[in-house]
Amino acid sequence: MTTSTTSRELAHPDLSDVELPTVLFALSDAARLDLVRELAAQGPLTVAECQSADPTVPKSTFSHHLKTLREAGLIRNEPAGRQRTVTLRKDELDERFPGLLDAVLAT
Amino acid sequence: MTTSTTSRELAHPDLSDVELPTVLFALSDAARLDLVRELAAQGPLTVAECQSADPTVPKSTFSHHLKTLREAGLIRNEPAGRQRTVTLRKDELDERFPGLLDAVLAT
DNA sequence: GCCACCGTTCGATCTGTATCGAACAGTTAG
DNA sequence: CTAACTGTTCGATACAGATCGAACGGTGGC
Repeated sequence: MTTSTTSRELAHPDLSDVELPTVLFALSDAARLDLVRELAAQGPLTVAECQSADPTVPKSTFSHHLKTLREAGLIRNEPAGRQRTVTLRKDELDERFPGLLDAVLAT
Repeated sequence: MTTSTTSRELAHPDLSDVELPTVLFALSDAARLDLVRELAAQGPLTVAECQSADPTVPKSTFSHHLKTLREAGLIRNEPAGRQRTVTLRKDELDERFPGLLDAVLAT
């Protein structure tokens, strides 16, 4: 049973290392912006739940968007059994970029 | 003297027609973001004055960035004699995207 | 152990954007 | 009118990102 499950942990940048243009670029895509809005409204979701918003987009495309958002420090993507949980890093973002997320979500 | 000087007026979108992703994309480039910051701090500038911030970048490249910002509704670019005046559309932006510009400039 | 399930990664293609030199157009000076 | 000046537009090249199918890898049910 090897407790070192080497679970599929993905890399999440420290927000102090994330530059503003990177964040803005990640949010400059309609699909990604919609996802961030949904996460802000619905709280943590599994990847499948996120994707159910627009079932027409292929999994690989969706996964690519998740990667972009994750590498920009916007979301956390963590293993949860057979699935994965996606979380908006709201508190950290508010500290690093005060008012930005609220302004984006308000529109 | 033909008062109809047909001066080189460029097209400026109405901000109600500008989508948030378009604005975020325009701001997601370091060179453009720097320019917006400078306009916010220094007020209206001529193109030459804007460009003096980084004289190494060719005029055509700089003009391309101006076009991107203009088409995203972020700046106004108007003829001023032999030169051109560049202005940040701050008030209009604040109305269309409340808090966004301030949050971006604050970082 | 085996198989179905969930999601990422890989590889290929396609589109879009950045970049820069050169050409062009309007404006003012002389 | 001509020449110098300011800045945009054009055209070519190069690179980055979007998209999707297929392959891969861990996990849980049976």
